[in-house]
Amino acid sequence: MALRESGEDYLESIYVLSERQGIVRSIDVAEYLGVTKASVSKAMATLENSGYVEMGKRDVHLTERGLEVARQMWERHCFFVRLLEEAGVSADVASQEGCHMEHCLSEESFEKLRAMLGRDEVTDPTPGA
Amino acid sequence: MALRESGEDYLESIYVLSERQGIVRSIDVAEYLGVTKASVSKAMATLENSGYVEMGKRDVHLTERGLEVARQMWERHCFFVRLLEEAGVSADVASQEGCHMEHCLSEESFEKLRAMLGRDEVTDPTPGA
DNA sequence: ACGTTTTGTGAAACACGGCTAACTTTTAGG
DNA sequence: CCTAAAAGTTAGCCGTGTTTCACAAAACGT
Repeated sequence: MALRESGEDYLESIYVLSERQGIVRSIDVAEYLGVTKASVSKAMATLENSGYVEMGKRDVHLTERGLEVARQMWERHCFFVRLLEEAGVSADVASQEGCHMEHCLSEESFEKLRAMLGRDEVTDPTPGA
Repeated sequence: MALRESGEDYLESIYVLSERQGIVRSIDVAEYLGVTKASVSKAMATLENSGYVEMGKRDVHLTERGLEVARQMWERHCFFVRLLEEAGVSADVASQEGCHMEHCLSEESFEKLRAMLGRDEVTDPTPGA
């Protein structure tokens, strides 16, 4: 199955949390995304079926394939947030709205846009959201 | 009820088609958006309830309120398409992907982004998509 | 004016992604 | 240990937005 927007969000949050914490549990993802643990449970099941994550006894981690997507999403997130912030949008609004923009473009288009606009640095997920 | 992404798409397409054709029927919207006429029928019912469109015997047209949204969406559409095309994305991909980007930002953020990046001209809906 | 084709609508179903509630399993404190 | 809290799962529901299929209503050609 193709990855949907929400799936990409889950992968991205697992990536961010694993950079921050090392081990990521479902409950962490739920808190990070502001959804219930039941929703995470469902999502993880389908993401595991599609080969994007693996669920250990008490943790979730990205597969190679999932990591690739997650990093890409994070890259885009940073790009759009940075762009919006430079335009004068407040940090939290930029983060919120960037979250949606990051799903709109194909890999190819995104690279072209970034090449034109610059701003390539990726923020370290470790500190703030 | 608040307008969803799909509602905005319907309004925008009614706007574009009415600029091109004058009179817009459900079937035109269906073809333009690539959905079934049943979908349009349903969508029009809820958009009419919310005061965005009015349905005549054999046409649909935007209310004042609907027109405002539609124009705004079209403006954004043009902005993002233009941006992507300048970045080297092909016209049809740009149009496709711009269709999604146009729903991501608040009015405020969009204006800031446009102020920073320029490219304010709005394309006349009359010719191509 | 009639029948055919086009257009619009209604009902039922599905996918998706969320929720709550109830349950099970794990973890961890005393 | 053993129990209480935390974490995870399962089942069932809801809203949104599609679809298909059957049908109704208009429009149109001859």
